[in-house]
Amino acid sequence: MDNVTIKDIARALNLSTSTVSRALRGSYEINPETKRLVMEYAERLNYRPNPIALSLRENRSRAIGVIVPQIANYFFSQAINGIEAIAYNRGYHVIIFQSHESFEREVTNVEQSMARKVDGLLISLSSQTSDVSHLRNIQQRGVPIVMFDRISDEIETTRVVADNFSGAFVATEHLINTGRRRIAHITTQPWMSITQERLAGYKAALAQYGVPFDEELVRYGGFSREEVQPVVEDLLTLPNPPDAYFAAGDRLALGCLSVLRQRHISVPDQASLIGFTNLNVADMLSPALSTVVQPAQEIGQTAAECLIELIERKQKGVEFKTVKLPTQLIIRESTELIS
Amino acid sequence: MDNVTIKDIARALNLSTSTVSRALRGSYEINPETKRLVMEYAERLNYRPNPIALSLRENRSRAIGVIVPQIANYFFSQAINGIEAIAYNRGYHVIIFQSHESFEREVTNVEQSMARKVDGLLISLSSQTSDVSHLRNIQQRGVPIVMFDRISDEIETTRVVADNFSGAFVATEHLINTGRRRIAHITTQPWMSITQERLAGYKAALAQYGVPFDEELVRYGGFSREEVQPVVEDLLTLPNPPDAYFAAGDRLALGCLSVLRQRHISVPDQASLIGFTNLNVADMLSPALSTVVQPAQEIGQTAAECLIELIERKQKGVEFKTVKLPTQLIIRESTELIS
DNA sequence: TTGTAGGCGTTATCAC
DNA sequence: GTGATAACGCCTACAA
Repeated sequence: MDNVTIKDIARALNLSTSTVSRALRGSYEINPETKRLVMEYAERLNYRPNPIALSLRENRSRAIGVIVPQIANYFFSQAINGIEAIAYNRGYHVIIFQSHESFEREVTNVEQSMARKVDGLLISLSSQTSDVSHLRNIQQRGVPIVMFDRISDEIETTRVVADNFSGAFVATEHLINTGRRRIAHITTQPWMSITQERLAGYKAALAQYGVPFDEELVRYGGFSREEVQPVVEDLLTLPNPPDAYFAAGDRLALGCLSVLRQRHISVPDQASLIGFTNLNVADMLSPALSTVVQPAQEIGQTAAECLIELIERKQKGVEFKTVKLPTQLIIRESTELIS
Repeated sequence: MDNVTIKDIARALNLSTSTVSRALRGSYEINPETKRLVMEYAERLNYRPNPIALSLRENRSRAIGVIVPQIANYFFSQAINGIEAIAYNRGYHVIIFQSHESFEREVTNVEQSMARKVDGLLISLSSQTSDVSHLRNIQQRGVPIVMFDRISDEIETTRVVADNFSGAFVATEHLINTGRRRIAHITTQPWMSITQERLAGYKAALAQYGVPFDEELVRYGGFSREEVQPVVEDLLTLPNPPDAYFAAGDRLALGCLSVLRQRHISVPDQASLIGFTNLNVADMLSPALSTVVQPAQEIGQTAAECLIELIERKQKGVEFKTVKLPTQLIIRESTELIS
């Protein structure tokens, strides 16, 4: 019924498989009449070359591995959306792995993707990853890697990120310009690239406007709202508590907002709040939270483009680059989540 | 460096590839000493069987295709999360396709997944799909299909869904029990399975409690908040406007809430609102919106389990089933999104 | 212009 | 207990 092969066509048309193969690929050295015959027959039988046979022969899978901490996360699912769009246009398929924020799982994922013989790897590091020898390893074996969002500079690859520095700078600048001086920064694990870049932007803005940097206003931690609660509460007990909060993530921002409301601190009248959000705020919370929006989908697209570029030019010498995509600061006047 | 094959091992150990193959697979008819030798050497060289060669030989890809309307949607990304978990445990990888709510894209996706020779297909129909001949087609070619969430009964397969009827019934029942009588139902396209099941639950609850059904209170439409706005506004102009809203989706619920707030209609004091939400409410909006929560991840897991079951028992006769997973009604007292 | 043969990595079958 | 061979589907030197 299905599963037509070149052999079937050859047999039916009394040709050799090589002739059929060549005809199908439009080789010039073939009789136009034969070519037509083959093409028509193939069309009629709905012939599709077997990608697995091709993979075996060409020693490539036309698949790219994607390792993310979590699929069920708005930033990453949007990024994957972008990756999928590019990959399928270029004839690659996308194999998804989740590290679940665990270093061990990430290492396993890398191994699995190698076992699957992916042509290249897109990865956003787990929050527990600081050692990247598992990546260096496969890179040495000739597998191209592109890191996105959560990157490492301990390995030379193409990197695609949001412009975290500028995003943090602009957000902090806005807070300062609206009169805030005690700006808390609630952020992620200190060893993560995104943490460092955002902290740098935050510090740079403070410095530029002559606002003193206070170590106590910077808090590192996990993602969940539960973990944020005590942090914010502790900040509120400071002799000189914050008059603004800059949260390095959507869940951090929501957790922060939650505590402030519990304490009847009105936002943004008594304290400002800006989130560095992975959330599609326009869709979910747009009229509410002031945010620095990351171009999740574009990051995915760009990363996929870069990776495919690397895959297809593997021989011709590679130059790695770091792409920074702009973020967007959106300031909301309202304190309501839905206005 | 890498890409060790059976041949390499055979050559190094002065054995034939067949012996190595057998040793590796732990065949009984092999000299224990030889076996040990091979195993050790393979271990040392970090030998991994080439899955592509295996696929070619066994005529299976150990991949399952997953077609969803959108990855960047909380319900589907959670479902994929569940699918991934099961699939990788069972040694399958997951190839993702998006239909973008387009029938044509969906048909293309099905074709692509066939060309990729997936061993089975998991699909949630696009909102534009009513004809399912593309699925019947591949099913006849022996490819197992499991439909989840958005299903069709025009084709005989295993189906995995939330118990939409009960969810809608319980939600409507709650609204009635709290004194509501004019309960609007804002829902999705009328031909979709989820729409019909939820409508049925809604009607059943009305009937059971003797509340008259009013056709005018049921509104079908698109997903976006922009599309909801005019619908709710129109409902408000009715001579006898709703005192409760039951929205068949997270974005529908948020859009609805948004309009009500604009009109200064307090929720739930002046009007109740329950959403049939795909959103992980516990994570994002939990203290806020009353919802019927769908077990997205479980749906994905169950669907994947059923599919793999079908794949691996393909020969031994199949019996299709429909799995309904329970939903959970969560009632929030507060009108605030974040309390 | 077309056909033959060999190989990609693996395993099953049949010899020895 | 081990080895040679063929086959999965495709492509491409090389031959004719």
